[in-house]
Amino acid sequence: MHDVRLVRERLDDLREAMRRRDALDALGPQLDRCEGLERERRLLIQAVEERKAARNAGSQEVARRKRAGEPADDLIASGRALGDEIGRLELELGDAERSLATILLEVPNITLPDVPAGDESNNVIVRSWGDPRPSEGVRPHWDIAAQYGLFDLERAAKISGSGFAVFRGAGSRLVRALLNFFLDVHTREHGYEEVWTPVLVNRGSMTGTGQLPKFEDDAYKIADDDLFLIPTAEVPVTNLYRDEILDGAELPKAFTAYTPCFRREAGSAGKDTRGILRMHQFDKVELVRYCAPEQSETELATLLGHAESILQRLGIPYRVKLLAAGDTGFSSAKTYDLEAWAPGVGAWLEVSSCSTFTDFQARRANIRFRPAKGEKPRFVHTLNGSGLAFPRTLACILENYQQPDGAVLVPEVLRPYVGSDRIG
RNA sequence: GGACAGGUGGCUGAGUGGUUGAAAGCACCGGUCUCGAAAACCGGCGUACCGGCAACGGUACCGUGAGUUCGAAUCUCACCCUGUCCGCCA
Repeated sequence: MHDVRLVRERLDDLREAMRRRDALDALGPQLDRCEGLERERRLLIQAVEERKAARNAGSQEVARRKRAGEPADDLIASGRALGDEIGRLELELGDAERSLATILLEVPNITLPDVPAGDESNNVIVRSWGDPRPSEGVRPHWDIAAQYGLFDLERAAKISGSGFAVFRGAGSRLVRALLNFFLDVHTREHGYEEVWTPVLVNRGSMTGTGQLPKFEDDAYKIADDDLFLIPTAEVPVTNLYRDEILDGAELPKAFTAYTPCFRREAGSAGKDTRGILRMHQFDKVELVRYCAPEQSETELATLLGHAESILQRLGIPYRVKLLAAGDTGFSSAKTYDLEAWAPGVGAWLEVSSCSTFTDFQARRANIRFRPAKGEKPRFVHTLNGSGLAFPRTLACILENYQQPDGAVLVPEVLRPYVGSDRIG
C-alpha cells in the first residue's frame, strides 16, 4: 500500500511507475480517480472535525451549566443537530476512504530505478555460476524418479488431485535432507533465527504481505473461518511483527522458516504439467529480513548471496536474473530470480526469488522501528527470498547428478543427511 | 463446543457518563546534587490524521465494530483474543 501523500504530491511518479510495469492502461484511470477522492476525503475530514470541535465545546458548556444548575436545553438541541450533521458527513467520508483504499490496495509497489522497464523480455541475466551440463543422454527427473520410486504422482492424484506429490523411500529421505540441510546452513552460517509457523493465516496477514485483496483467487481458502493456506512462509514470517514497533538497534532481523506452500495456480493450466515443477502443494525454506531503509540495498545482496550459497554447495549451475518491472511481483520493488540448470528437462528452473519490498509491506502490515530513543517510528523495509524451493531443487539434483549407469549420486553436502552416497 | 473471568499507555495498575490522553508506580530521557556513580529531588516521556512555513491549533485512539447520549474508557449489542474449569482430541 502506498502512502496517500504519494497520490497528493507525486501522482506523476506513481503513473510513471505503473507505466514501467506495463500496467498504466489498467491502473491509470484508477489513479486519476484517486486524485479526486483524496481531495474529497480531506475536505470531508475538515468539515467533520470542525463540527466535532464545536460539539465538544458545546458538551463542555452543558456540563458546566449543569454543575451550576443552569438550563442547557438550547445547547443540547444544537448538539443534537451537529451530531446528525456529523453522522451524514461521516457516511460520505467513509465512502470516500473505502473507495480510495480499494484502489490503493490494488496498486503494486514502485520498482527501484535500476529495475528495467517493460515485460519479461527485458529481464537481465546479471551473472551465472558453474558449467551447465549438456542435456545429451540425461533423462528428465520424472523418469529417474519412476525408476527408483522417489515420488508417486498417480497415488497423490488419487488422494488429493493433480498437482500433489507423494514422496517415498529415498525420495522422501531427500526431501527431509533438504529441509535439514537448508535450515542448518542458514541458522549456523548465515545468522538466521529459525521459526516454525502456522500455515493457516487470517485475512489481515494475507493483506499485510500483499496477497490480498487482489489475488484472493490464487489462494486456498477455508471459507468457514476466513483463513487461508499460505502460498509462502513469507506471509506468517513477515507478519510476525505486524502492528509492532521494533527497536532500531535490533535491525536487521533475519528469520528462516520451513513450511509447505499452497497455490491454486489459477491461470497456469497446462504449464509444467510433467513431474513436480509446478505443484499445488510444495515445500520451501524461506528467508525473511527486516531492516532500516538505508540498509535494504545491501540487505538484498546479502539475502541473494545466502540463497546462491545453497546452490553452490549443492554444485548446481545457476544464473541470476534481474526481473523487469512488468515481471516483478505485486509487492516487490526489485526481484532477482535464481534459476538452476536442469539438463534433463533442458531448462533453467526458478528455484528462488529474492526481493526487497521497500516499505510497501511494512506500510500495509504496519511494521515500524524506532531509530533511536525519542525518535519517531519509521517503517522498516522487508525482504525475502527462497532458500530454496524443494521440488525444483530436487529435480535439478536428480538430473545433474545422474550417472552413466542411471544411478544418482547424492551431493556431498547432503550425504550426512541422506545416509548414503547414491540412489540406485 | 459449554461455563465463568478478563482485555486501559513499553510494563504493572486506578478509573462515580461531563477539563481523562487518561491517576499512581516501574522503566526510559534531561537536569540538580556528587570527584564519579547510586540514592534523593525537579522536569519530560504515546500514535495517527487534518490545518499551518513554523510556533501551534484541531480531531481520533482505553481489544474490534456497531449503537444509546448534547457528551462514552465508563451504558447496550455483536465479534475477536487471553486465562481458568468442563467436554473432545494428536
